[in-house]
Amino acid sequence: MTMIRDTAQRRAIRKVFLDADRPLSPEEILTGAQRIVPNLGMATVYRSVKSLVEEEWLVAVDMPGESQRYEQAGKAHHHHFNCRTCGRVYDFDGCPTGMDELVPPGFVMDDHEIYLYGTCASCK
Amino acid sequence: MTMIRDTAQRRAIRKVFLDADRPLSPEEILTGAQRIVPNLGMATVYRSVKSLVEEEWLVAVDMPGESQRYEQAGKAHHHHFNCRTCGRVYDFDGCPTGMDELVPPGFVMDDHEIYLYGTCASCK
DNA sequence: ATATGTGCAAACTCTTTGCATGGAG
DNA sequence: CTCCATGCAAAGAGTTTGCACATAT
Repeated sequence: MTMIRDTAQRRAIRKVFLDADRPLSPEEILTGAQRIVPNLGMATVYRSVKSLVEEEWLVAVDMPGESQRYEQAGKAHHHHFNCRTCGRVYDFDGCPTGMDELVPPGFVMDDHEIYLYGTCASCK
Repeated sequence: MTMIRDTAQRRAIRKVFLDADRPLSPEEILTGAQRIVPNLGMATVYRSVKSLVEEEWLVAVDMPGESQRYEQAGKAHHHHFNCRTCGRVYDFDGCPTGMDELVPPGFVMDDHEIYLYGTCASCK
């Protein structure tokens, strides 16, 4: 059985997520974790993220037109707000209504994604 | 002024879009256009798509977690349905309601994107 | 002591660009 | 007969993998 070791690099990466509490890009993870473990490399970010996803501590967040982000697993169903000014992505709860009526005839919908765009509170 | 030439390659690429009437990936464009101009290369697809976007004959469609697609410009506001079985993307008209209430306090929304997932009529 | 994790560099994939040739005007 | 467009191959950007060394257990 695979034993997962508790290393300084992984502690740093987990801390970055705990502090941010929003979906982070690989670049944001690297920058944040390097403030704790300076010579951490991008390969370690990708490998640690991969194992944290397998452990179900993180989940991947697909954003339109940008690279994949990751956030802590176990949150209630939610969607994402993208700030055009700072590029950060935030969670928000709730869904709009009336999506069933939008599905083309003969199609079957089993899921949806909502992305809102604009300006976040700290950039306003 | 830049003169745009009417070549067999660009005619083929435009025909692929006219026949499909849905957002196409670079790979789908290449495969479709090669049925008309067999030794067409991917570089030409990217360059032609770029100029068709500049001419405003195409617009880019950003999909979560996959590469950029393109569709004909000038359509009314709409969103996209992604078939999990065949991977094709289709347009649908209309929007859900109640999105304003979802915006976090202090944030300002200026746009939205909706993606529906499921099975299309031809895969059902 | 042993096997997993890390850093570096090379490999890969997708997209873009340089250059010589081809073809539209 | 001019230039723009094309095909090929090389160059970039982002992500993944191989390998030798470091380190958690």
